[in-house]
Amino acid sequence: MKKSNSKSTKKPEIPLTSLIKPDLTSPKSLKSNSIGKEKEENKINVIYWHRTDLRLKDLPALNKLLNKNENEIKKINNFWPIWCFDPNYLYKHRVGLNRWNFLLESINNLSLEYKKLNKNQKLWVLRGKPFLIFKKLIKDWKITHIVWEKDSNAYSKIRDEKIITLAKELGVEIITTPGRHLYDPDEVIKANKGKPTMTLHQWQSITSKMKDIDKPFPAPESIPDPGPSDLKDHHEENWGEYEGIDLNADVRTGKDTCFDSLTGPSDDPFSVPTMEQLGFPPATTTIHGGTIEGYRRLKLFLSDPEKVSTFSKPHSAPTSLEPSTTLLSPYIKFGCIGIRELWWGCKEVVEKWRKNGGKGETKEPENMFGQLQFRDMYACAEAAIPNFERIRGNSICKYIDWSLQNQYDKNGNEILPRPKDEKDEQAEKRFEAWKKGETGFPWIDACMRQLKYEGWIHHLARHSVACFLTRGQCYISWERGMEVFDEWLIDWDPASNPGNWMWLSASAFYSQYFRVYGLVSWPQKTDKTGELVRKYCPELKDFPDKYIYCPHLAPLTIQEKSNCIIGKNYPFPILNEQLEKELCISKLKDSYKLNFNGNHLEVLNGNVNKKLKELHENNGNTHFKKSEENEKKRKAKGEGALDKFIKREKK
DNA sequence: CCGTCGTTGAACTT
DNA sequence: AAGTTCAACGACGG
Repeated sequence: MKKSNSKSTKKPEIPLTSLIKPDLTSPKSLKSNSIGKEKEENKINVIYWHRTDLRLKDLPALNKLLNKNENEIKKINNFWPIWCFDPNYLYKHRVGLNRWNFLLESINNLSLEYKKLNKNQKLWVLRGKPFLIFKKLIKDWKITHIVWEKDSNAYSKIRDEKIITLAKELGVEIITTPGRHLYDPDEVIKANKGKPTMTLHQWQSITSKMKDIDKPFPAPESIPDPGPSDLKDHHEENWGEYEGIDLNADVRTGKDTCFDSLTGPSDDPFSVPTMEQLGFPPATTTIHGGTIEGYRRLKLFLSDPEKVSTFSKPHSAPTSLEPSTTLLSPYIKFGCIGIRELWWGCKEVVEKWRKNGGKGETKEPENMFGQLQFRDMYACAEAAIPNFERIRGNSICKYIDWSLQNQYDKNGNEILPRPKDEKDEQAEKRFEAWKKGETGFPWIDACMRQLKYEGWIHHLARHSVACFLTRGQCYISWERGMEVFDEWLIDWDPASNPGNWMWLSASAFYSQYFRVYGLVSWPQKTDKTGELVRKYCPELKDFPDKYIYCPHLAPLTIQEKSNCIIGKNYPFPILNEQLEKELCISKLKDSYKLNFNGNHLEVLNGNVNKKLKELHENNGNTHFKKSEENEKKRKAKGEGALDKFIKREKK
């Protein structure tokens, strides 16, 4: 900190025109309205708050600041790019080791990128609640402008609104620009009369009337110096009151223990913490963060015109050891790469491919563009719908009487952490087995173990495990699965994750609940040898291909030969796939018939389960009997999964 | 009200 | 390998 202070006194005053190449697509600059006090007004102290954009290229918010400055103010006096570890956020989301690691690598990398442009610069890392931090920084660093990329996520909106109010009170200007998505979700919702976009087609028809997606914004060529950056640590300090709240009380009293200081270690203030400093063991993932790595992967993808042009998500293999997709999602999630660079990069490549007579070009929705549009569609749904990440109070989420749903007190407040459901011991057991990767279904177990180990699984593998947990077999609330993905996925996204869980559980977006992924037949479509299972469930690695997805059907002699006894070295399946599937479908049918969404009065009252139980009893008993009869018939005929596989093999 | 369509199923037929 | 049927929902456009 001392170093940068002494250097900042000899600050070269960089004209802003040299900071960035002119960009014709960017908004016109505002006119000056402060001619009288020009000299004073012309000097501005700026914080750029990085949240969803850990890169230096294609930053619309930075571009807006610099363009605006060109005419209005001329010079940035001091400039601090910051990152803020927000304990509220970290408590809300149980961020797992691999995502932590990816984040730390990404902010580290961004800090180095700043240093490359200005050796006095870095990413200034702070630890604490953003509102409190800004209250302090605005005063101590004499901040006049705060810049950030707009975030329409529910939590971010509340957090940012508080800071916008504070800034208004203190006369600080906030410059915020959308940039995280192809289109600003709030604008799309406005164009859709306040309603969420519930189908891709709907999203497309609305955005087709809006102006085209921005071209990528250029990177700055240089970065101004920071100012004197001394900040007293906040342990014992009283930060005063705001709205009657003692601002620093949580830290002083030790209630807020997420980070023990505002600026980090005293010998290296504002530094990026290491996993070790945070008390974490090393991450297990082989996927590494950073804008350099992100652009390397983007370039690699774009260098293969055939792959880009014929990309088809539904036909990519979830079973392969090497990812069959781009693996760009974590870099998009953390903003290590710009979404406009990916979009226009692909457009350019596909156009060239088409001109050169390339064959087999794919179209939306399964192609690359469709995938990015789906991401936007979920963001637009999330931004428009309160309680998007839960069932209760969610207006688009079909109510289904899942086991292990969120629990609420009499006032409708969620009880956290969720108490174990003693009455539903079977569901708790199924959930634990699913999470641990010990269901006895190798395909599910391999996916769940890969998810925990790598922080990433193929999109279709996510479908498979999500379908199994919810509408397929286990009949467990998607809220539970969503939480596990929140903890383990590196590329976790606040809109896509709940959105996809609702999709896969047929709670919203998708309704064909009778289409259930087979636990044996489905992975066999893309890999009969089970290489993913052999890697992540090594106890099964010696089984012949025939039994790799259904080892419990192997005769004991083969189990012995394969050095793995089912029920001893690997679990026997926790449930009967076909029977549970039929039960689930019949129950889903009842819920669809009732047709209550999460915001229905009977759901809020807690009366809905009684109603559904009645339906299950009236219709369900016959369904149940039917299912059991079917099961008996299957057994009599010997139509297990293995028999089907053998039949197919003979062909 | 009806017909069509919907990113990614499974089993069967040709 | 590609097409059909199964059983059947909701959004959307007419």
